[in-house]
Amino acid sequence: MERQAAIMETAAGVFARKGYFQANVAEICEAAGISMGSLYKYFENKKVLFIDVFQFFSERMFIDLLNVNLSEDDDSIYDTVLTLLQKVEQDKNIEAAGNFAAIYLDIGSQSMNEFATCVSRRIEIEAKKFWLSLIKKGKQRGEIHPSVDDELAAYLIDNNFMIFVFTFISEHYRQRFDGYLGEEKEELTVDERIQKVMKTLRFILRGS
Amino acid sequence: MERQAAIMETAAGVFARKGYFQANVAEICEAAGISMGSLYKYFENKKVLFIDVFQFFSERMFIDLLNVNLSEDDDSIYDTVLTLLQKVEQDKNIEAAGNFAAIYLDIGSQSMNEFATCVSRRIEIEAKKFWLSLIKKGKQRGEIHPSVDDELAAYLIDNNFMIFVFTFISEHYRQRFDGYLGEEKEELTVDERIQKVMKTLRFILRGS
Amino acid sequence: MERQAAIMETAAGVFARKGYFQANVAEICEAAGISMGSLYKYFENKKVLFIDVFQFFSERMFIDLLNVNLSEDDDSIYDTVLTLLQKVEQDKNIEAAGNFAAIYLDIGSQSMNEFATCVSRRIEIEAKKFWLSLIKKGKQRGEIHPSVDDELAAYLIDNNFMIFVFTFISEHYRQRFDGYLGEEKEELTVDERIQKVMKTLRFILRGS
Amino acid sequence: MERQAAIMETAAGVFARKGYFQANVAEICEAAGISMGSLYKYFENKKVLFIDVFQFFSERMFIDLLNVNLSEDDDSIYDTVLTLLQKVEQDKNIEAAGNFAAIYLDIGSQSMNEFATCVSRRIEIEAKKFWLSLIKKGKQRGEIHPSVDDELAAYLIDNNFMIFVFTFISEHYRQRFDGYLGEEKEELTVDERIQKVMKTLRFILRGS
DNA sequence: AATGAATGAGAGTTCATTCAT
DNA sequence: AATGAATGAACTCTCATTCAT
Repeated sequence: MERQAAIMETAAGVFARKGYFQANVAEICEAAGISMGSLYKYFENKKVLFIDVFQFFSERMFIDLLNVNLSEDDDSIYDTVLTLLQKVEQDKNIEAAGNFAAIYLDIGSQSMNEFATCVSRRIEIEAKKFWLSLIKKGKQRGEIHPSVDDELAAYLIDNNFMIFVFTFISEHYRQRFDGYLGEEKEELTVDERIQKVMKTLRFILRGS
Repeated sequence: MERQAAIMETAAGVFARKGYFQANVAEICEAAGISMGSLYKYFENKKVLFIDVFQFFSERMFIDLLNVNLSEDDDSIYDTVLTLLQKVEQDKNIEAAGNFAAIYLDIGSQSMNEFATCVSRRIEIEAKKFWLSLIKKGKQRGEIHPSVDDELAAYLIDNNFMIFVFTFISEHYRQRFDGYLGEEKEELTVDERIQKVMKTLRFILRGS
Repeated sequence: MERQAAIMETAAGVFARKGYFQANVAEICEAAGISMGSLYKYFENKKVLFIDVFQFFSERMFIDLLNVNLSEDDDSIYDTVLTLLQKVEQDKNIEAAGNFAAIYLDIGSQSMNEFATCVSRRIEIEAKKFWLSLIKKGKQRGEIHPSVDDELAAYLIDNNFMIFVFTFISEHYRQRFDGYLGEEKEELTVDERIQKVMKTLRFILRGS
Repeated sequence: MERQAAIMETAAGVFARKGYFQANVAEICEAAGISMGSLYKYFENKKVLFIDVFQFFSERMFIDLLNVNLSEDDDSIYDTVLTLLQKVEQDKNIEAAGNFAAIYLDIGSQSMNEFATCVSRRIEIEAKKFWLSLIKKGKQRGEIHPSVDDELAAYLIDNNFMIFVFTFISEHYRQRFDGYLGEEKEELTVDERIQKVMKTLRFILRGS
């Protein structure tokens, strides 16, 4: 079991760096310090390995989200989001998180459609739940305007959060973000990007 | 010249359906009704073909945007956006547009980072210009609240527009969209999605 | 290890027969009774295979030279050379030797210049050492005129020896040899050619 | 007719630089400023082109040799050879000569055996005649020891001359020459190599 | 006569998967 | 259980030759 997890950890790194089709089974095996035969003992084939990796990290990301939620109960919801944004960069889980984000991004492309159906949407469901509970809290505290539709807000927060995450992974998303919000600067710093995301969310949610 | 364009048209379809790495030069040639040797007369290699396809369609999409802008000067900006959203589905250029969108989506993944730098950002620059002019018009007409930051608004419109486009292409984006905004329904119709996007934009841009 | 050597042995034959550029990886694999994939497990690419083959046979040829040197210590140096010349034809290693000679010849052409720098010159250094030791012995025994410059003699012996070797491989060198030394005959026998080489060396080394 | 010659001139350069198998018909056409169709009007195929090029230059080289012979009648034969050696470097025909030498060298490899039979040996016959006439003159003048066998001498002169020529073309021959005769130097200059060849010939021919 | 776009077989190389050890 | 050498089809790209214009 432990070995299976270790392989998935390693595989996640390779899938994240190279993408599913460019990732190379031999490379995963070498990085994981196992033989090809072994890999195929644990995972039926490359596709199954990929799906398992995705599910495995979905689980972990979900746990991370809950931890933030519970432990920082006294903060304003904007502080919670800020903490999450900063975590994306600073957290010691950054590698796992970054890998997962890259894989998550990859799944979005059309060539990965066949995976979309295999992969459980639990991550999305939990994320939605998380944002909704945050919005509820925000409304109770008067940090979000009462007229704001909860689901729409959750959707917009998630969009902005994920696009921020993607700037760490994808040159394309980085250029697009800075192009729209960079105010003529060549390239924003991570802190500047975080400020932009916060400003965007405050604007959307009519925070005080 | 004409043949080069025809090849790019065909190649766009294959790249869109399969993604860059899964797309297969032989298949492109067969679909285009040419020999392998011919393809390499027109395009140095697969990578160059891909970049050329992207540039070629960037140009076309940009022209389409301008046409909408000019011809529908009397509409409210929300009607203009609605028209654009409907165009995404109904336009007789739907195949080309869909292909381009799929390719654009693909470029976002980390494994395509090397392309991000090769590919001109003209499409993004023009899109931004277009949204900004729309926002200006909207503000003049009182359709957008004056406190709304122009660039931020442009960014949010573009995000929502692109994500809508991606629902046509990517199972992942479709599920995510419906999951957030689908109100417990299994799957939204395209018209319902359009309504959701319009509602989102109105919410964002009206201000309080 | 053993398989690697077997592949090199086979590859040497193909390279020798066809030359580097005409030699075909698939053919080498078939001749060696392995799959294409296997070949690339052992050798990075065609070029590396070629260089490895060259180095491998350089080593062997060098060992052969030393064996002759040591085991035939009592002969006149002319007998030693004669033995070597006869060995070129009769030795049971003739195939390997012939292959190596053909490859060595191929390396001389301009289109192979990029290999000249990759390939270790050990074979030449050792050959030179060998001829020099032979010349020293010859001088001690009075078989070579004392006025003869050692390095020049080594160079001339090597030239004549190699050109003789090339007559087995190259139609061009055969015609050229017989054209110059064949005394109007259509074609010399191998023995006649050996006599010619020996006569040449005796002429060169005796001095006046 | 003139165009045919111009094509051959250009083709010679390409064949010389790349070798027969690496030379590329399209490149030859481009360099010659003609279309592929034209080339195949003048020459049946690549092989025929190569053979024609070889024959054409054989002719020219032969004429060059005769010119030297006739025009420098008063010199010692060693001066004649020295002039020839210097010509190899200095002559304004150097490009043509260099190209021919490279092609001549290429024909020596086993992979070109099929050409050896197609190609007329006239160049060799004429070269032999030339060297023999030079030797005859040398003997008459007492510049060559009377005991020297004419044909053997011609053969040795030709060998040494050709190997000198090859040092201009082939990295392999250059390294081999310098390795034997370079006296520990890293690399000889052309003049030093010429001195070495002259010393070698004087030694062989017992010149005064 | 001259063109050069088109051909298509064949080149070198890769890699997910298997299976004898 | 674990190995990793072996597979071979599939990949991208090349190029001598042809032929409609």
